[in-house]
Amino acid sequence: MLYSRALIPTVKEAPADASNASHTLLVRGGYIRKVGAGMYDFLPLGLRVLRKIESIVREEMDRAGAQEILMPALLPAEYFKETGRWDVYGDTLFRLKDRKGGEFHLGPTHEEIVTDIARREIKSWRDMPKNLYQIQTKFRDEPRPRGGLLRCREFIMKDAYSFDVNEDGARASYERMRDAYCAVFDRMGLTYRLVAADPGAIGGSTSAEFQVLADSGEDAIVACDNCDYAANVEIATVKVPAEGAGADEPLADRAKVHTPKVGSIEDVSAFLKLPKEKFLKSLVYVAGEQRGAGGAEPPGLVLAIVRGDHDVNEIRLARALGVDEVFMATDQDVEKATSAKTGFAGPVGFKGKVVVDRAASLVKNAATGANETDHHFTGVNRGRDWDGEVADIRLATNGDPCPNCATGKLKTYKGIEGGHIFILGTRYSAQMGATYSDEKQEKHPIVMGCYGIGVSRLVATAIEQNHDKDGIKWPTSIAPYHVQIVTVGADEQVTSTAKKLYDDLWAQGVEVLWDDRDERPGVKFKDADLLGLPWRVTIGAKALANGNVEVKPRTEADPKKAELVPVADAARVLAERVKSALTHPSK
RNA sequence: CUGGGCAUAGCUCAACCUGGUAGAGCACUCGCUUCGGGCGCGAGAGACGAAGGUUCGAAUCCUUCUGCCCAGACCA
Repeated sequence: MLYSRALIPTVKEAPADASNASHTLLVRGGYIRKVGAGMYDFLPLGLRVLRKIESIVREEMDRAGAQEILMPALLPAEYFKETGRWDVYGDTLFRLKDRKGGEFHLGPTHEEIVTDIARREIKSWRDMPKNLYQIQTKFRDEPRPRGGLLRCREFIMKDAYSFDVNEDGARASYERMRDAYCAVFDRMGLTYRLVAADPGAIGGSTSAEFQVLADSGEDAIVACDNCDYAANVEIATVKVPAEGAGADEPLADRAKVHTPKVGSIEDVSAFLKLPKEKFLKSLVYVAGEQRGAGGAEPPGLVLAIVRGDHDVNEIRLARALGVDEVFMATDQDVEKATSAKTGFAGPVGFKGKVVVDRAASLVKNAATGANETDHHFTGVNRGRDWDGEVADIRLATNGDPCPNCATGKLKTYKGIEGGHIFILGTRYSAQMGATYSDEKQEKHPIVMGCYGIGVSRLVATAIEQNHDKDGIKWPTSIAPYHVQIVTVGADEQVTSTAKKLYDDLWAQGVEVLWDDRDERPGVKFKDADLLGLPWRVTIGAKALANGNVEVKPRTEADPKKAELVPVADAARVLAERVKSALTHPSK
């Protein structure tokens, strides 16, 4: 492609609404443009990246024995009504009516629709296993779209669905998809962790997320530094401590301390000169469904206690309480429940349910809020001064012992969810009557699995992991082009050398963008760094005088450092490097 | 949806508080000049989100609407 003929509208300034690297660089590099909140144009370069990712996904899905289909994005309401998700999905569903008043929606995911295919077309145990996938535009009216392509209302997803006769078969399908996903993420050159996850609203028994590691990620995960244990902190298990440190410490007397205007654990810890582990962090939660004003009963307030250096795992807290969800109480509720300003809650004398984490339950002579503004207690002991239901309700954190192996410690990472795989079981098939006949003509619901990859999200994710201050550093496998030729000046020899290299490279299957614009060299170099193609070839009179061109990988940080390659070898050398990078993606 | 904020040229911003008819940089057009890291000079074209109100007069004050951003619940 000739740059002068291409639409690559690069801009110098970061867009005002961009808050992360991938968003900024995609817009600055002319890859995407915003159309509305969570809706983007893919300009030519952006589409090329998207297509590259799609074909990697397609190849690995096909290799794993899945077959591609395409279901409509516009769907009649009846299917979601059949499983109840018409109501459950709430405002996230884009709903619309046709001219006759019939109810429709845009597909956020396609379990119901594919299950409908299955119940019509899969009748016998002989018909399975099957795996169907599609790469399609999905619509979700996200509460808050953000991060450019990271969270959109319209996005491209690969969703696959497996159909098996029993749990064992479903597990085999699940594992085949897991391996295919690993291949996809490996080929994209991404650093990721496969982590145990919460199946959440999709449902099912087993699920795992492919978390691409990135500091800008919104998901917290923990991984063992010794074994392969890794999990989203939401569900990470915590090794139960046998006893708290200083168990033989004599019980101190409880004392009330005046702690003016120091509400946070950090502040009080510094004020009282006590380590954070000696604190009982006390948080007021509202248990259960609270939304929808005018509920018959006031929501129940619960005090959750964790050690001062720990955080509450809200999913575990909800499970311990036997409710679907918990919410942080509002400041007003906290003040009502504790008769103190926020920051001074504590279990001593708290009127209401108290749930205490196992680690916190072992702290002796603890410090905690006194339920009185500007006051804390010290020397607080469970059993003597207060009590509560003991449960595992804290988040796993950096340095915790691994729950899976003897010696490992957990490390925390931030990640972006790039893929999620589930064993669904019979949740959809049973509800929708997708059954098959076994050898004895007995009917059973089909056992399903579902598997998603956020294709358009991965475009942004790859950048989050591969960029510097000057621009993108594409992994070769998903770069819009492999090589950018930058011609400096336009004398006849420069141009003819570039033309020949350009043709030779394309002839060898190397995708080339030739910056043939009548621009100053500085402009071209800046744009090349911004666009982030893996190799740059500079052709200018200087090196050409000695029969050379300059080759520089985008990963080389030093702008002046380039390798001199004889003109005659350039095409071959570059073709070899591109092929090698495609076969062995580096991380 | 809850809580904050924003909306002025293609982009990034100023003028608004204290009403008097809009200014810069980048980008764009033309000319000159220059050519190895977003050169330099000159000339030009180009904008107050929408509706209503107050006023002699509104980008500026008020109301409503729309859109967008940030923090939260959600998720590929």
